[in-house]
Amino acid sequence: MISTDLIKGSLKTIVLKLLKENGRMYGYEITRKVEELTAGQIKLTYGALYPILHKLENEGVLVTESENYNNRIRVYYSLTDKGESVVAEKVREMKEFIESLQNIVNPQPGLNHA
Amino acid sequence: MISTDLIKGSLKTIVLKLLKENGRMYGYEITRKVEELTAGQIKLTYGALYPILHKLENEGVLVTESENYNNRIRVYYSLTDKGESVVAEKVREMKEFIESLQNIVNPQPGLNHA
DNA sequence: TCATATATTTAAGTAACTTATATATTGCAA
DNA sequence: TTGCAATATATAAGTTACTTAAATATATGA
Repeated sequence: MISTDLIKGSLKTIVLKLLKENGRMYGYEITRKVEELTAGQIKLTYGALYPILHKLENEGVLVTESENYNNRIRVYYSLTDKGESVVAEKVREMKEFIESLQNIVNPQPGLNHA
Repeated sequence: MISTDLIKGSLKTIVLKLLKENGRMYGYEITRKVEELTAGQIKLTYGALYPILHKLENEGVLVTESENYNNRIRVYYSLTDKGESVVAEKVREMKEFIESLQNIVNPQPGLNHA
């Protein structure tokens, strides 16, 4: 498992990117998808996920549709137009972040920045 | 610039990895090296850096040597034996983290995990 | 009958940061 | 010679994105 400190700041971006890739999803589905994609390395707790979803809905980034499945409520979330542009920006930022981290953990010895 | 939320949890690992690569360094030097390696994307503020260094010293991960240069105090930090193994573990974790993030932002459509 | 999986919600607590402030020297430009 | 930028370290106060924990409810297989 990866320490929660490391993962913390990236949860919102992860949720948004999954919604972009998969269209509408419900909360429980999102947690399982994250585990699947990261081979169990990243786990989204419900205490983190649902507040994130509610906040993004309040901000107009997501919209919900509640449906009934097997007598259980499912709240499906999907991106608004605003959400689409928010995702694009967040993903761009994350790619820059990944690149920066790679420059740290895999420094190129030949490349002298002096 | 990358949002501070994203960067937050990785600062300690970044500091430790730089010390591993460069041997002993002083605080101010570390902040500049991070900016250089990340093309200005990641900035280590002093309010973050010095508490991190002090804490790592208290934990026996780092040791200090204070020297005088141009009438300014420089506190050089370097890894202890314990520090070396801490870095190894932290870097391993960060590589897993990067890999997980890449699986999110660059999903492989052909690869079906169902 | 009981544990596990499914499904959502929210309150309370933690800690890694940011922001701001303090202090002091060197060196360059106007 | 005045004043700003760069160099160098330190720490107190505040923020916030999380974690942990507790609550609620149904379906399903052993």
